[in-house]
Amino acid sequence: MERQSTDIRQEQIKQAVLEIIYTDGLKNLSTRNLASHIGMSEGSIFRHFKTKQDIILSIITDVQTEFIGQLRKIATSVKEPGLRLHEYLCATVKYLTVNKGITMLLFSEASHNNDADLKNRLQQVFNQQKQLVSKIILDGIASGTWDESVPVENVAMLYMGIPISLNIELVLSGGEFHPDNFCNKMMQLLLKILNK
Amino acid sequence: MERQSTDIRQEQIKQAVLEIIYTDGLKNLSTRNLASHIGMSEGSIFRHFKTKQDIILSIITDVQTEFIGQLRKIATSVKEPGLRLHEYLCATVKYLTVNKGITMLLFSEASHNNDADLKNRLQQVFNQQKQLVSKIILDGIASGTWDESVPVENVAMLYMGIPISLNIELVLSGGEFHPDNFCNKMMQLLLKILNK
DNA sequence: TAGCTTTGTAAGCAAATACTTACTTGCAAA
DNA sequence: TTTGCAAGTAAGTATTTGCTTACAAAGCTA
Repeated sequence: MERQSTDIRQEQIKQAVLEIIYTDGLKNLSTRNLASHIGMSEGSIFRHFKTKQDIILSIITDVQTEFIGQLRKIATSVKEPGLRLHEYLCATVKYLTVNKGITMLLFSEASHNNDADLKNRLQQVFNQQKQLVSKIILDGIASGTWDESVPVENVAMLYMGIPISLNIELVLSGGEFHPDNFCNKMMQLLLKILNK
Repeated sequence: MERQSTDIRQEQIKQAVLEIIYTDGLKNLSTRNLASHIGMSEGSIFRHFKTKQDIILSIITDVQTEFIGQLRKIATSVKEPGLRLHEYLCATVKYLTVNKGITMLLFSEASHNNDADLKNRLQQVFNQQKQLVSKIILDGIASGTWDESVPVENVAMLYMGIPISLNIELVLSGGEFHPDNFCNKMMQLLLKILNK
């Protein structure tokens, strides 16, 4: 195989990891299978990543910077809370439908080897999302549009269930799905809770 | 080790599987580790279960008969829908907090080896729960207490997110939690959506 | 008690695993 | 052109995996 920089190879490897997880399952994510999937030798993988675990951690870091970063932008924008929540929800749904393998990777790996480091990272991803939702809701209450007696923490938890159960349906049924429609319908339900 | 009937041994083995998954993670669920955890020889395990996979499938069958069976009873009772939904939600929350390892096992295993049989079984468990919730909601609409313009399918999906995100929080934070309080708060939110 | 089935086990199997080693090749700076 | 490092690889390593085999003993039935 022709030479490439470590940067490029790392991207290829991470991409292949997600593909394998989604198509073949985590069990088939061996360094052997990973190498042959890319078309390089197994030794080469360890040239660009110290351990297999490091690949996973690097992917999670990507999720935190790219996905959570995008959500943060939306949550902290100056638009009115209703619009922000809608954008936030749709962005999440879209991300999960495009990157189907990621949630599966996160939860499976975390519960798989009971690794403290991984668990912490996953907890971060989960809590960051929840806190950003809470921020939008609190802004909506402060601006007087939403019901101030609503239990913000619980609504945030209820919200978190949406992307997760969506993801499970995607993994299980592995199929056709219309993000926009789904996102709008869910938004209506949330508004029913939030409105005065 | 003293002789025991296959029935007793099967129960012991399944129990040990759940313990190991929760404390050590799925990665450490080897037949070797499983045997030593119980205190029997590895060969003995294969005396009582044909394969390791069969143990998992047997556990899922238990979930379907015990847990789903209990939910079905609640959903099809003659009590008024509001009471049924509350009971249903609390029963789910309680089951998940008591059997912390089970959801983890289901999703991890399903996404882990991408096994069609397992995936189907898991999909069944998921859909059965959803359908029973839908039934309660439809009953409430039919009896005139709840808003008939509410999208039942979407509310059911929103509902399903509750136990799942609860479970994730339990696994991640691994800790203290008050089921009753949580269940009541969530019920209030659901009612806000369902009421006219 | 004799015969047959069930349960138990130690030892071993082939296959798969993550990772290493020893060596080759490409490329860029001096 | 030479020198040195980065990238590539085939062929290993030791360990772990799910499962089998061959045999011993326990218990039920006649």
